Amino acid sequence: MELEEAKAKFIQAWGTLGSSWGINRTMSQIHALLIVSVDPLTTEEIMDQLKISRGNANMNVRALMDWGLITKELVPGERKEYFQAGKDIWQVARQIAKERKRREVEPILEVLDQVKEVKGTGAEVDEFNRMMGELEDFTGKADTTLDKFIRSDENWFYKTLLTLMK
Amino acid sequence: MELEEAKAKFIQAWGTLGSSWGINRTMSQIHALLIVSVDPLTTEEIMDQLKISRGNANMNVRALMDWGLITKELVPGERKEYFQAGKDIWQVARQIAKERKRREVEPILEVLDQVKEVKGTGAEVDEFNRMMGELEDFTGKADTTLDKFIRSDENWFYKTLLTLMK
DNA sequence: TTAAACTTTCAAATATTTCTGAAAATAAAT
DNA sequence: ATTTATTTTCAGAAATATTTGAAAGTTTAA
Repeated sequence: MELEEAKAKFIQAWGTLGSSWGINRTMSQIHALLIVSVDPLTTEEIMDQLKISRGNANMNVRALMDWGLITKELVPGERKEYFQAGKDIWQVARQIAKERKRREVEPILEVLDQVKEVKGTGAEVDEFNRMMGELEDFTGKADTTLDKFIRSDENWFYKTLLTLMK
Repeated sequence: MELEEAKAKFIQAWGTLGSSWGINRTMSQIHALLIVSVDPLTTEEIMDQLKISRGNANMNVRALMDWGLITKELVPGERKEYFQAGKDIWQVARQIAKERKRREVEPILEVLDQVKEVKGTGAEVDEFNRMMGELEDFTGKADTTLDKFIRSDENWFYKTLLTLMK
């Protein structure tokens, strides 16, 4: 397979994966494009390569910066802004875990906390409280594990995986 | 908080969580509704409680059955179908992990396999191959870990978490 | 200054996803 | 066989999400 074909295939697949995880397609594609680019790219180059408008490129590049997945590189003597993706895949995974935890796990923990201990008696109430308790327990454990992963270095995680897989 | 208010809050929160993970809101809400219902519900009851149409209810109940998250219960002497959610939260998590692995992790592994070993030389090609290699390594590890989790019993996972959290 | 290069914004257009409701299909009872 | 109960389907409607592109904003250079 030729390089250009392989790149296109990867960008396309990454975009699809992103959208099935609630991340918009273009954002994932820009990320993929920057991951496979040796040098940083300008907004113009991103627009050209992905055939998208300036507004779209700008908006998604900013979203990627918010997620901490790409950085703005200032090339001396150049006015244009260049963008570069973090290339360490473990760091990328940790960064994504961090953002999703903050945006999604934490809100559900808050709700579970709020609905805990419903007034009244009866099977319905008992069942509800038991279920919410289990869910909070589970979600809390997931949260703690994510924290550990987010703080970990690659080596720690690798060792842990070896343990898990033994 | 009253039971009905708490249920509504949970159903709403679960729906929102679902949609940020690429699962449609109604599907998540039906799942939540069945999780907090002591007894199985009919399509009619689901429609009433969530204020949704028959078509919508039917389609999402089937999707939940495809995911293995709810089952059809046949009540003797009744013609209507009743639906019930699995109440063991670890089992629910394992089932979701299983489906998402099949639908999302496996396709990306296939693509990574396809784009591996691009022809040609130069920094671009080397960088691309290195990056795809890292990604495949990472994704493969995630895949293996998911497998382990899917096959695990609650007790195994609980013990592992304790180890991770020590 | 003024002009040129570049970035950001946002209202409207487009695309995608989800939902409705009535009709068709199926299954059970009479 | 006919009626009644229930489920499924699916075309069109509605709701959401994404994208465009042109205008406004900003920064740097001359």
